[in-house]
Order: sequence, then C-alpha cells, then structure tokens
Amino acid sequence: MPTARPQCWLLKSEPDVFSYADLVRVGREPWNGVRNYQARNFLREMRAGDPCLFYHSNAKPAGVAGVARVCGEARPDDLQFDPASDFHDPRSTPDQPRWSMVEVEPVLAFAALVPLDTLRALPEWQDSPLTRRGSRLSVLPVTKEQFRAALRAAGVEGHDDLL
DNA sequence: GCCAACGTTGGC
DNA sequence: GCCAACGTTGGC
Repeated sequence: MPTARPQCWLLKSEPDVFSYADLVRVGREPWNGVRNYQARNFLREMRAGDPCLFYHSNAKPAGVAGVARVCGEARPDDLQFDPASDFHDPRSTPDQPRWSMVEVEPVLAFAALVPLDTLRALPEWQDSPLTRRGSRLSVLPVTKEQFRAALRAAGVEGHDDLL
C-alpha cells in the first residue's frame, strides 16, 4: 500500500552547525551527510511537499524551531564521492551510491522554540523515536497528530494546508 | 563536560 | 555469526 500523502517528518540539526535561521537565510538546503541506514531509508521515502518539523538538537533547549518542506525526491548525496569531505564514503561509487539526500526549504518559523520537554508532555508524542530515551535517529517520520500537536504547541493556527 | 545509549567495525 | 571495542549522538 502506498504511503498516504503527505507524510510528515522530523529533521534534526545542530543549530551551531545549521539552524532554522540558516535555512531561512539560504532559502533551500541539501540535507546531506546523513550516514545512518534507517535515516537514509526515510530520506528515500520522502516526496516533494512533505512537511518537516525542523528540530534543534544539541541545543539549550533542544526543540522544534519551525517547519520546512521537502523540495523533491531523494538523489545521491554528492559528499559521499568527495575525498575531501568528512562525509566521504570510499565504498560508494556513482554507479552504486550508498547515501541519499533531499533538498528542503523553509515554510514557517515558530515565534518561539517548542522545547523537547513540551513535546514529551503531549499525549501524541508518547510513542516516538524522538522522545524515546537514547534514540539518535536524525530523520524520523511523524504522524499528522504529532505534527498538529507541535503546531498547536507553537501557537500556530490555520496551517492545515500543510497537511 | 559528562555519560548513557546506540550503531558500526573488525577480530575471531 | 558473535560480540567486544570503539566512536558518535544528544540530553542534561
């Protein structure tokens, strides 16, 4: 059965490295450097228009900073072929790329970060890799209910068009 | 800065 | 195929 569209996602980024404000500044960003198979498989399931919660990890506090959107389907992550890159993977060849990326663009900056603690307190977020202790998954699917609950916690109204 | 939890690597 | 060692993530 095909996945219902749009599928919602959550993307983690360390704001010291790349924040939601950075995404707004650049307008569009390749989500490259993902080197985890589970996360990669989720990237490959993404389709243009899928909404993403943009999550600041390794931050004080950690939390969701805004909403982004997937620009198009996954394609090979260029960095895997670049020997000078930290994300170089000598096992990858252009014929047999191992890693994928999508591009994302900003949609909506939250007026204030929705902290992880706030999400943890929401019933919709009780069962998620994000709130599960020890989970390090950096790209994960989010239910529509979780997405809506996050928007509500951010005080955002009238954005059902995203879903 | 600490450290628990996790994924990956590599020896056997 | 097992599993110990290691490196990384990410909350605190």
